[in-house]
Parts: sequence; C-alpha cells; structure tokens
Amino acid sequence: MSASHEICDPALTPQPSSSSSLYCGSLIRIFVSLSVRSSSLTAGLAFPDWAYKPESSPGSRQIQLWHFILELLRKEECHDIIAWQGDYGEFVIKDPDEVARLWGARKCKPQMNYDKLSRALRYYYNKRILHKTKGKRFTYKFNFNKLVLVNYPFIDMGPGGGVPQSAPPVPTGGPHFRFPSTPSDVLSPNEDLRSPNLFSAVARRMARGSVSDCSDGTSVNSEIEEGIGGGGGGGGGANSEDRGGVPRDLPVPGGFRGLPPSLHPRLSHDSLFRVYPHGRPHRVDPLSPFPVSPLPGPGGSMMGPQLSPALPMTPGHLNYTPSPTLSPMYSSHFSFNSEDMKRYLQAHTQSVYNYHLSPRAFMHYPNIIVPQPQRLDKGHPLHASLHSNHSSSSSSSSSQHPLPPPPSAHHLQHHPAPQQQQQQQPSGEDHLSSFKFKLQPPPLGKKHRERVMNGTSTAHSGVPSSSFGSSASGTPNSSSAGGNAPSSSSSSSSSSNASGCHSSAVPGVPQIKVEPISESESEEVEVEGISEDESFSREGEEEDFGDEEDYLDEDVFKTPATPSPHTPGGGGLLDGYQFTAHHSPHPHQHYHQTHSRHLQQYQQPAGASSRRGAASVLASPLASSRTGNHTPSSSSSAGFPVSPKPEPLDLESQPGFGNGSAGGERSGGNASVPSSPGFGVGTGSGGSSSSSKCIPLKLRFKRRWSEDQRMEASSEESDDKKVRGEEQKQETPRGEEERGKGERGGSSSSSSAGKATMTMTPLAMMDHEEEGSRDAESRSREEKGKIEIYNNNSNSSSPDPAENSVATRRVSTELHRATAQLSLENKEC
DNA sequence: TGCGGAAGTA
DNA sequence: TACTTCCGCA
Repeated sequence: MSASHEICDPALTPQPSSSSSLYCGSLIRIFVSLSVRSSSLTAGLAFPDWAYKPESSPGSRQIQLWHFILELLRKEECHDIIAWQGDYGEFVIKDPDEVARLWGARKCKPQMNYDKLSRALRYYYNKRILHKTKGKRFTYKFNFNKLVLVNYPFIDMGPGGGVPQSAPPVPTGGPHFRFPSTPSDVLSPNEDLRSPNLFSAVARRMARGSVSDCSDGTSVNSEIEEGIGGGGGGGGGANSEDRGGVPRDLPVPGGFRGLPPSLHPRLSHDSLFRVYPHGRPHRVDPLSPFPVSPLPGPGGSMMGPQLSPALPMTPGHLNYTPSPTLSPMYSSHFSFNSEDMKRYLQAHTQSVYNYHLSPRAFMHYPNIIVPQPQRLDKGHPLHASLHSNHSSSSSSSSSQHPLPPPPSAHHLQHHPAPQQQQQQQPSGEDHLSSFKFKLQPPPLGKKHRERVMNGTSTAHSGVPSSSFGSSASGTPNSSSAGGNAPSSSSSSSSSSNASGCHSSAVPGVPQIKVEPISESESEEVEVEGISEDESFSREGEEEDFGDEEDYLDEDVFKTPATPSPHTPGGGGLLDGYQFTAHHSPHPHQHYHQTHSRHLQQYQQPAGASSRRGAASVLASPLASSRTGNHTPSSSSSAGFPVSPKPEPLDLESQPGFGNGSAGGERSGGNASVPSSPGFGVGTGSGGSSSSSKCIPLKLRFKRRWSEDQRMEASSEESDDKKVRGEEQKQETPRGEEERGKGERGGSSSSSSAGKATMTMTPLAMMDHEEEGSRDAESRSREEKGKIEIYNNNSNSSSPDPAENSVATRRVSTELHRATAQLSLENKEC
C-alpha cells in the first residue's frame, strides 16, 4: 500500500510549493502537451485535446472523482489499492482508506475518508456514471458510455472535421481491464457498462495517452501490444505480473477481448475502421440532424465517425448517445422530417426494445454492427460481427442470436436498396423476428425502484382521485413511477404490462416477446400508463441526456400501449408516427397532441355537465372498481349510478349496467361507479372479446376520467356550491325513486347523487371510444348534450321531483338509445 | 457496509 | 455543478 501510495502520490497530491491553482494549471499544461504528443505519435489515434474535458482532467481545477478513479485504475502502481476486477468497468477498491486519502490529497481535502468518497461515488449512481456491484465490497462499476459521452459530448464536433480520431479517456483499466468473459456478459441487455471490445486496446491506449501523466514509462505502443496480447490472444499479455490479483486468464471467446492482429490499435483510424464494410465514416450531409448522415455518403460510409474506440460494440455500449434533439451540438442543424423521424422511431423502438439502447446511438452509428460472441468461434470475430446482421435477421431464435444487430442501423439509412425498403415494411416479419426478446428493463436505482413501487402500489391500492389526478397532472412522483420500467421484483406486473400493451399490434415494431398478461396485469398497465403524460413532460426535465434517454426509452416501452385513437389507419402509435409527416421533434408529441385533443373533446361535455351538476357522464376506471378502490371522493359529481330505465335494448340485462353494486363498491362509502361487466373488458362476456383491444382505450379513458375528476373537483368547488343546494333538495326524492327501482347501489353521500345522472361505466365509455369512430363519438357527444339539456331543465327549472323523474327517464332513454347504437357499432370493433 | 437525505461549499 | 460533510437507517 505504501509503495503504491508513494508511486501514486506525486501525481495525486498538490505540489507543496505551489498553490492549488498553479498545480492545476501545470497539470493542465502537462496534459495538453501530452495529449498533443500522443496525437502526434499515434497519427490520429491519439487522444485529441478537445476530447479531454478540462474539468475532468487530473490536474484541472475540479477533477472529478470518476476521473480520479480512472486515473488510479490506469496506474498499475495503484492496483493494489484499486483495480479493475470482474465485469466490464467493474473495479474494486482494495484499500478504501488509501483511495480516499489519495482523493483527499488531490482535492486538498485531508479529511477525506472512504465514507465521504463513497458518498460521492454514490452520487454517480443517479448520474449513471457508476453503480455499485452488489454483493461485492468496495466494488463499483463504471458506465463507460455515460462517462464518455456525457463528459465528451462534442466527441464528433472537434476541429478535426467532427470526426474523432481517438477515444476519450476510456476507463479501460490497463492490463486489468477485461472484456466480457462470457457471451452472457456481452448479451446482458441490462448491462450498460460494457466497455469496448473491438477497440479495447485502442481505447486503452487512448486512455493512457490522454491521462498521460503515467509514471510508468510504458509507451502507448507497449500498451497497445499489451492490449493485443492480452485481448486478442485471450489473456496472453505480458503484463501478467501486474494483475494485482485480478484474474486475467478468464476464458475469452474468440479473441473477443481485443483487437485481432489486423486491427492493431496502432493502426490509423482508417485502418481501424476498415474492419467495417463501409469504410471510414464521414459526415455526408451537413444538414442532417445526425452527426453522421444516414444517407449513404460518397464513400458509402455509414459508420458513425464518432464511433469512438471508447464506445463499445456490444449493444450495451450503445446505451447512451446524446440526443439529436436535445444536444446543443445538433440543435443548430436539426431538421425534423418524417423520414428522419421514422428512422429515429424505428431505431428507437428496436434498440430500446431489444437492448435498452438509445436509438440515438444508432442514429449516430447507423452502420454499427453488433458483434455476436456466439459467432466468434465460427471465425473471425469481426467477420462474425460484420455478418451478424444478416445471420441474425434470418433467425428468430433469440437464444441463438441474443445480439441481433440493431436493424435500426439499416433503418437509418436511406439506401434505396430493396433490402432497405423491405426492412422498412411492417411486414418484415422475418426481419423482426430476431427481436423476440423479453424486455429487461435496466436496473433501477433504489430511488427509482421505490418510486416505481410506490407508483404501482398507489395504482393498486389506489386512491383513484389522487392517483389519477396526479398522474394526469404529471407530478414528479407519478412521473417517476410511471416512467421507469420495473426491475425484476416488480416486473411481473409492470413490465409485462407494458409489453402486453405494446404487443397489441404495432406493425413495424420489433416483435417483443410478450408474455400473456392477466387481467390484473393489464390493469396495472393501465394505471401505469396513466402517468404516461408525465413521461412526456418529464423528458425535458432530466438532468442529462442519459436520464432523458432512459425515460425516453421507457416511453417507448410504453408507447405502443397507447396508440393514438385517431392515428390514421388505426395502426399503432408508431405507425401513426411513421406514416404521418409529423414534424415533431419528439415522437410523443403526436400522441400527446392527439391525446390532448381527445381530452378536450371529452372534457368539454363532461366538464360542462358536471358544472351544472346535471347529467354527468360518469365513469370510473375499471381498475378502480376492480381493485376495490374508492371512486374519487373529491368529485361530487362522481355520483351514484342511476340505473337507466329499462329499455328494450337489453342493455340493462347486461350485468353491471345500471347496477351500482357490481363490484368494488364499498358499503357506506362514496358510491363507487359501478364496474360494468356488461361493458367490461375481460370480465363480462361482452367485453372479453375485445379485451386486448381495449386496453389502450381504457388507458385513454382513464386519463379522461381523471381529467374529469380534476376538473370537476376544481370547478365544482366554485360553481357547484350554489347548485349543490338545489341538487340536494332533489336528491332525496329521486334517490328514493331510484332505490325503488332496486337498481341503486352505493350510499347517498354524494351530492351528485340527485343529479339526473347518466351513469356510464368506464367500460361503456371505453366502448364508446373503442370503435374509434368519430361519428360515434360525435353522436355520443350529441347525446350527452341532449341529456345535459334535459337535465338542465329538470334541475334548474323543475324542482319538482316528478318532473325530474320524467327528465331522468328521458335521459335514460336517450342514453340507452345512444349506448345501444354505439354498442352495435362496437360489435364491429 | 451501503444507502441516501440534507445542508453546505467552492 | 460536483462534490463534502454529516447523519440516520438498513
């Protein structure tokens, strides 16, 4: 320890004779010079000056902890206090106190200790720069992508033509850093800490060159060779002496750990990229929203120029890419067009669905080809990776092709080739078949998990008024809950939900393995989906791209679950986007706008009616009744179900219709809006057949319903106070009348119980929407309007209970007619 | 040992 | 913003 301490100290502790700033400045100069030197020495492979974030450089004013950690990890002399170990980017702090001491020395914080340092490290969890390796003491894991791309967002914006010639300081960890030992390491869709393998040696050299205050005299070349030997050779490097207890001889499939001889990292950048079929990338379209134009350039290059050696070639490595929509580096020339959006969405969907990757990664690296470790043993790893695309697309076995190349890479292209065109066709089943992955959301931080759990539990236990309201209004709580895909613990409900919803026919979207979901699961989906709006609003609030990406991904996870009801063609949301020249910077906007329109359409009559305290179109989410939740009590208009007068339409014969005690109702409490098995989705015979279809509709309806609740709650406070008095006067007689019909369920606590309430179960409402017919909806609104008029008359001008009763019956009659008509139409659905 | 909130700091 | 410091909790 002491030895390493002494070795490390000169670089880690401030010069005693100089102030901190002087020290930092000198170090900066050192770094710059070293960087330049590296650059000159390595002919483009070296770490360019621009790539080194000054704030992160070891000698800079504010070195960041992660950089310091990398610095230590890079130093073989410090490997007895901190070293790479285990999986990608995983390192163990062997001597926490010493590391802390060094960190404190660097930061001039002599009081530093591991507790404080670890706290700082824990802050990286949320930033996703780092995360803890559970079960291993002092073991953490870097998220290379995050680390690199977040801290070097201008990786392709350098003066060198926007083409990075080298990697950022990738935490390759020198000889101790190892690449995936097993295919599963590479294949884990959750893993976002994979380090580059193809460019590992290069990246390592980059890292060393960039942080080249190396006390060791090893040149970058030696390190390259080390990388070659230790990587491609399967651990046969010459640095076995400095393993520092870290096993390096783990089996590595097919030379996956390093560059093959043909890819000696000392080779030029051109040589490096020559391994790709499209040759060296370059920016083709300066107006492209993407750093690399998806359009085939003159050189036919589709390889993202910013495909830094630091970027992993495994899917997980592409987890993060600065958003073309959000990153300032793109904003200046980002143009939204349908083609771009289509490609973006495809990339997004596919990548997210299969690898939890950011589609932006594929936008950036449109030609990226994910190597398939399984195929490495069949030949050259690069060869395998180069051809993995075709092979994987021809197979539907995920086990055989756990790493199908992201088709998005091709989707991003504008190749007029038939193949490309075919891939863009929704009917490309064979192409999509290779994406039958069961979604595995990324592991959540504890905070997020709790939020998810809370959100889920809220949805279950549910205070519908609050949960729905908050969800719709986008409270941070619900946004987190709804946005995050659950981890395994809760995935049984939420993730499958999302999948289930999405599975509902989104042509052109990668086929995700969707497990059958139970009815309750679908309910959970709906509840979660309600917070989808927050996902939208939340996207601009994220602290960095990575988070935004996560949420974006999550949104995409959910997107198919909420197809726009008015999407042309009735297809999935994605279809709507794809086939609509929607100039939206964000794919969700379409849905959002559609949804907003829908909401307005719905809210107008409902809100108006509720404000008048009459003829409220009541509906409660199915989940509310199913889970035995209260109907929101905040809404006085959430009144009791008033049984429509029996009509020859046989509507009432359907269980639940007009029977407020159908389910989930609590005696004595506010009358729950009855669930209506008759109209129910999945519970009644009438609704079961369209169960899967109705899930998104239920979602939509719930949103509207929640909006109604909120509107009613707010509006009634101010408006209904006066009306309420009259209503209450009418309540008793009519309540008696309705009770006389024996249809009534629930208590009489609601002030709106006396309204000439048109009780429509949520499912009935969903049925209204389900047919997706504007005619039906307009008719429904017309009917509502009629009812409203009737009830206005009955309420305001006819305090006579008898008249009200007549009006009520008329309302019911109208309702039944309308409902019957809609029901008939629904049968076509 | 690890987590994360809270307040403070530069 | 990126920690640092402190602390309670598990």
